[in-house]
Amino acid sequence: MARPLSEEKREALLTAAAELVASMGTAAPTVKIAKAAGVSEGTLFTYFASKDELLNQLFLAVEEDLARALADGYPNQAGARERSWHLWSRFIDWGAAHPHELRAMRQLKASERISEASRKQGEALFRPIKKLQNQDLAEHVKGAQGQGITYAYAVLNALADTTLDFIAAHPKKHEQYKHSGFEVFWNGIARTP
Amino acid sequence: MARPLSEEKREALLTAAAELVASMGTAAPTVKIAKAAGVSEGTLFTYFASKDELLNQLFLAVEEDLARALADGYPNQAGARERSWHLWSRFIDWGAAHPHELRAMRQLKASERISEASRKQGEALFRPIKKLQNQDLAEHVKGAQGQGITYAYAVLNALADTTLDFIAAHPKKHEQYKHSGFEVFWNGIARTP
Amino acid sequence: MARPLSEEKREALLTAAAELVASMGTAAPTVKIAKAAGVSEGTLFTYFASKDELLNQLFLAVEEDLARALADGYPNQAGARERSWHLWSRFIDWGAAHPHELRAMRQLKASERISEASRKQGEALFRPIKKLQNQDLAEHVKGAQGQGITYAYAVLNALADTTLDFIAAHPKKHEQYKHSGFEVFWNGIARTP
Amino acid sequence: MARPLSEEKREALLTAAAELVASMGTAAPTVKIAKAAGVSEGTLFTYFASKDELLNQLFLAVEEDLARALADGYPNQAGARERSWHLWSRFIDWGAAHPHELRAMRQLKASERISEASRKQGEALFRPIKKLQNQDLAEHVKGAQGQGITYAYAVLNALADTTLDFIAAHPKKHEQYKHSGFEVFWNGIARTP
DNA sequence: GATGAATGAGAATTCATTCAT
DNA sequence: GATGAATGAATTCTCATTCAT
Repeated sequence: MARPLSEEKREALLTAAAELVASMGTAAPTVKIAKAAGVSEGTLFTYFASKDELLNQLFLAVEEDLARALADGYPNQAGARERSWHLWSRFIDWGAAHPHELRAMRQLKASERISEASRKQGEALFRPIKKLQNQDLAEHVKGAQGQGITYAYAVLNALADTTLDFIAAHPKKHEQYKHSGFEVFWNGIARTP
Repeated sequence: MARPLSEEKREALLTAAAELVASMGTAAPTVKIAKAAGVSEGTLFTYFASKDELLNQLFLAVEEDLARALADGYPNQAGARERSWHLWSRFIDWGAAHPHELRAMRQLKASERISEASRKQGEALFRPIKKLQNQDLAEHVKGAQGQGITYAYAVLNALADTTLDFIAAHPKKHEQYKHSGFEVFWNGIARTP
Repeated sequence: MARPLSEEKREALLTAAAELVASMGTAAPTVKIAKAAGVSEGTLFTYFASKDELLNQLFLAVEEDLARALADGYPNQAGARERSWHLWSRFIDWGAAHPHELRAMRQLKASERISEASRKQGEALFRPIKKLQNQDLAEHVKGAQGQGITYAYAVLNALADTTLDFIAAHPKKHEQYKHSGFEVFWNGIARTP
Repeated sequence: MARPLSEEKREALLTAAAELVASMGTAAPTVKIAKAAGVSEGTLFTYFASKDELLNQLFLAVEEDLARALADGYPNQAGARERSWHLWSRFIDWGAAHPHELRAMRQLKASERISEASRKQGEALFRPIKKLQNQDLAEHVKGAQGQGITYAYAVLNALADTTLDFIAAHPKKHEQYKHSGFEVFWNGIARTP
């Protein structure tokens, strides 16, 4: 058997892609990505059949990583607030620790190059988490029936993004912003203001 | 000057650019933009020296339009909540009425092609509005000192974006989402939950 | 109105393509074709949307030229032999005068890149000529019923190709080979040998 | 030499190459050929130093096979017509039985990738056959002196190709076309029509 | 010897920008 | 000023060939 496909190289390519897509968007050229990963352009195409496949795999890899980070250590026994705090806290910490992945994910979500199938797969990754939160927020959130929970979840995402932007600008205030952000979320969506 | 540049064509180009950037991102080709505006490819470059200039001008034009929409009819005499509601309401209505501009703006904000200078100019457009809100929120918002107000402002933006996504998906619930979104904002940033 | 598309350049491109396809087959690179035509590679694509379109148009242009050469001066009043001689003679003279077009046509016919539609169009160009020959050969050719005529026509083509190869190798014997070839054809397909 | 090169693999590669060159021309990629032969890409290059060598060897192998088919069972004692019929008949049967080889051979002949040396070698393979036919046709063919015989031989080839195309289209008429074709040849080249 | 991953030189095509008309 | 043809650099992807395993 010849040289096996190296998981290391695959990851290097995904990491390089995250970095470049974060800054240049999906227009980041494959040569640059390959060079940044320390391989030749041709090699990129032995790991990913096309640029679109690379982008879609990157999208899924990042979403998977985030989903894992959120789920990890989830305090099942705790109360709703504490559990929501867990999700929020993990999201913020993950985003601060993976700025390229975060920004790449945003770019990819907004891009036409991510297929419907990938989006569906991505959503599926977060379904368990959403389910947990569903229970958490059932009594806390306004209009928990109908779109309420989904909206609350979108709000959490939007607030996390905003909060992460502030943390990126002032890394020293990481904890402070993390707490403020959560307060906004928790109070904002509360049934009784 | 034999024939002056036609303001009409300039606007047609910006409108076409908004539409195409909204759907294709900054990769939208200049030919398509020109054709969509009903002019020839070359003409685009007599109105804008380069594609980057077009994008930057589009960015500023849209921000200006939004800033004007927010400021228009601002109820100076009213109380803090009512004035905040005004801003929120205008933002939501503007976004729902100008979906292309809204999405183009998001794409442009996330793109490397908008220069630092343009971003600064864009911010300047919103400075008066921020100042007004500054007063409004001074007593309402948590941590009004320090970054508090700026953060609140960013939160408003993020929530508005999220709310607009939901309105885009369910246009009939426009008013309902508009109100829910504001509640989240107002309660979220309140000093005392 | 800007510079109009130049028929001259279009023809230069087709001529260059004929030359290069003759020697390299359809693998002839577009850069080479463009350079040989004295234009830049980009220009090739303003005249032909794709390489395939260029090849198909070349195919049709050559077939059209040949069809015209065959039809031109056809002696309607003459007898079958004389009329057949006319077609043969024209074919040989055309092929000897347009060696690149001849060889390009052969390459293209054998290539997958010529669409079914182009082949149909090509055949249509020769339909009038075939019809004339149909009458000519009706009494002369063996098995004039059934596939007979079509086969005779294919034989004429094959013999012409062979004859042209010999003429290419010995241009001075042009007339001699032309006459021998026709004899082979005429005697070969004769009803009574 | 630990393991000798396997003749089996070499043949599998040539067979696969014939098939793919028949359908795709010389642009057929080496990976596809290797896979079709059931070996890995690298292996192809231990059997053939380069793609060009593979193509040239394929050309020679096919010509050799055809030459052998023509020579086999040649009726030395028979008359000129019968002996010519033998060659013709063998050619047609071989071509109908080996369509890939036939079409690959045509593609290769028209390609620049077959070296002058290979073409010479190919011709040499047919020299004995040509010599036999030389005698056969000496009195039958027109202009047997000079290029006459060579031309007659080329005519035989051209007619065989044409006939094989018709047989490919109507396999049931194999015998019928085979006979018609020979008539054309024999009568066509006859000294006295 | 066999395998198939790695390489990088092309290949076709797109596109911002220039410039003849 | 308006037009759109002309340009060539940049882009994605393919493929013959090499070489580590």
